[in-house]
Amino acid sequence: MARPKSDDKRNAILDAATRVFAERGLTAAPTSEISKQAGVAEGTLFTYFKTKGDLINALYREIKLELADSMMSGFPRRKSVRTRLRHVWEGYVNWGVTNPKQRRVLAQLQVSGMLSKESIEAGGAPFVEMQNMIRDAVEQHILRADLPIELISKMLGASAEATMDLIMLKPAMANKYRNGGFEIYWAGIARK
Amino acid sequence: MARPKSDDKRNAILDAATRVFAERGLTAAPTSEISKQAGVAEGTLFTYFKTKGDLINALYREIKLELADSMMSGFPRRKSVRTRLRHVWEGYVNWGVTNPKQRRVLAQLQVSGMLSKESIEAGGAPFVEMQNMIRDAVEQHILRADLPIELISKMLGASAEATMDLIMLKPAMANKYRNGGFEIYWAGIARK
DNA sequence: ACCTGATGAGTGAGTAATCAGATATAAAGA
DNA sequence: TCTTTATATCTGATTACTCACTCATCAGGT
Repeated sequence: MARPKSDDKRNAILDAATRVFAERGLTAAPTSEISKQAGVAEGTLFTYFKTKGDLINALYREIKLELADSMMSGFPRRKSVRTRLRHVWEGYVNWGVTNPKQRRVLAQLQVSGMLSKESIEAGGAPFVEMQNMIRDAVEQHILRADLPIELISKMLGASAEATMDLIMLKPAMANKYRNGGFEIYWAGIARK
Repeated sequence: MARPKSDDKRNAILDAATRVFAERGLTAAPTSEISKQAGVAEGTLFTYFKTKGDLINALYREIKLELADSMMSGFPRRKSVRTRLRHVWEGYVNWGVTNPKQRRVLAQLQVSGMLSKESIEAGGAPFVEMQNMIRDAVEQHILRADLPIELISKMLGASAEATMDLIMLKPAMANKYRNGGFEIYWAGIARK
């Protein structure tokens, strides 16, 4: 009955928020600017997101989902551990390089202290499959057994982030950084 | 002649800023709260720092200097490359674990987009010595020659940051994370 | 017809920065 | 050594402004 909410408008708001947050920072970005760029009235933003904090939390989940998609799409389930790890690692790096604004916003969100426990948990959920793969690899004696699984998993993200930073700085060296970045990671965790 | 500015007050303001920024975030932190916690009047803050932006930039340089000190103090100039790298790596991790507020603020500063070019350059200056050490190590055929120096240097920070995150999450595992974190890094960059 | 979404001027809370008067201190002069 | 003086700092109420959010009214889908 009556007028339904539109997914288009919701997405337009989230898109505009990504742009404005990336340019001006989370708290310095006025909701009025976001609604303007989204092409809706100021009040409309608040029918889709009760508060600015809600918008921020929703955006975090959205971006995390996209990232997980990039890492897991086309996942080579039956190939070697190295190939599988390289796949998700490359998925991460490629996502970051092609979506610098979203990456920037994600970085801001993660240190903002404005995310609810639920959002953080929801944002981590899509990555459990990855952690399971790593656990299997350790049990199959392919990865070093003296390393905690969470360290291996955390280092994957860390090495990918470092690689992205350098690629953004010197795009001409992208391939060298990509290969080198993954090589350091793999040599660090693989059984000799 | 006349009344001189006091280093004590300047430091009190920077200290208070660190606390308030860590708790409330860069832009959500009112200068009035900072001056209150520093024990000075609101106007006084602006005789030491012309604008809030200036305060932010000054704080960035200050924190970066402290960090560089922690990494370089007691640097074992004559020991092996591994030992020297381990020293700066541990210095970084120890600084972050014992100064979580400063680390948090530093992370916020780095993604804030509020730092001037000059501040960023000044903040990087104390770390050139480290980069030189790495360059020497590569030339001495101790580190893998196929890796760009900036990648090796960036990964040092990335692996240390990842390690710190895990230590903050599970302090009981600190030693395992510390050893494992550096091991991954070293195995990744050392010549076989 | 009915109900919910859409609109944007309006509201109140809060902010960075200012400024006029008060105060402390280094240096000159007695 | 003890004023005196010049000048910069200190103070906090004030200013001018921005922002998140509201609400009375209108528009559109069912």
